[in-house]
Amino acid sequence: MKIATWNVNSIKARLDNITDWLKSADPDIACLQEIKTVNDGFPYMEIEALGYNVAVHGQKSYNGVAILSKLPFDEVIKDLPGEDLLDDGADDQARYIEAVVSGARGPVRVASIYLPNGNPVGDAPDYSDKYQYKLRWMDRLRARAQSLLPYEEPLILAGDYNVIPYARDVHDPVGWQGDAAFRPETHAKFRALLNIGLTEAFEQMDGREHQYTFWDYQRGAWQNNQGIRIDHLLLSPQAADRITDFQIDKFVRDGTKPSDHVPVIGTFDL
DNA sequence: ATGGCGATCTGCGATCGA
Repeated sequence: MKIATWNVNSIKARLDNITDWLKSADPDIACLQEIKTVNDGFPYMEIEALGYNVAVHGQKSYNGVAILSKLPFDEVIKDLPGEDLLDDGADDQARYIEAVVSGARGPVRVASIYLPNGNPVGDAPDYSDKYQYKLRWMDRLRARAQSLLPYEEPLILAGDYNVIPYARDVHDPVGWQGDAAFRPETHAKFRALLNIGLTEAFEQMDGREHQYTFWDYQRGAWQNNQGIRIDHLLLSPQAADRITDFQIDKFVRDGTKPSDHVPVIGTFDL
């Protein structure tokens, strides 16, 4: 079972890139982030025509996440518990959607995650509202993951974490050290998430330096390979024990009108 | 030091991303 994550930076602007990639990569499940549309604006017809069921948690202009799956959804859950609930009970930022499908050996749980960027950071010790929101969101994600681990299911938390785990995951560690994606507080929250018992698929399967998943549109970042690795697959033990392959589809960044992120794919014996 | 690129909105430039 191929399970992918990709921050597409608008599903409407990227529809041709996405359908081309789905046809060639042929993932069973694709977690998308930054679809930048309300649910009604999602191109259901074009995606369903490729054989996918679609679960969408959209939002106007910003954010928005989705899960595409060739297997039918047994369950779909939107938003993390914790805060920012509106009157209708929904989060005011659409950044999390989780689904369960039935694999050959039983249930497989997958989440599509768009973790807040958090910049600008502001000044210590209070920091900006945006950075505090990021750190709180990481706490909420950890709490959700911790509540799921007792199910002992294959669990894949896939998404744009806006976290650069290590210095080897960024072209210019010194230049990025104050960034919300690379600060000590961010690293501490990311470690806390891993330390409940999750494995980062890249670290288990690859671990090389400079394997980036994002290159800025500006300053020739792609041409100069000035990237960062911020898109991750975090795995429960039951998923980590079943992963057989891991790849970053870097070639997608060379296409016409590309997203600034590229797809990350794990293959699982599930 | 410096947001230089790209998407969205109902705009006639602003805001946001990372």
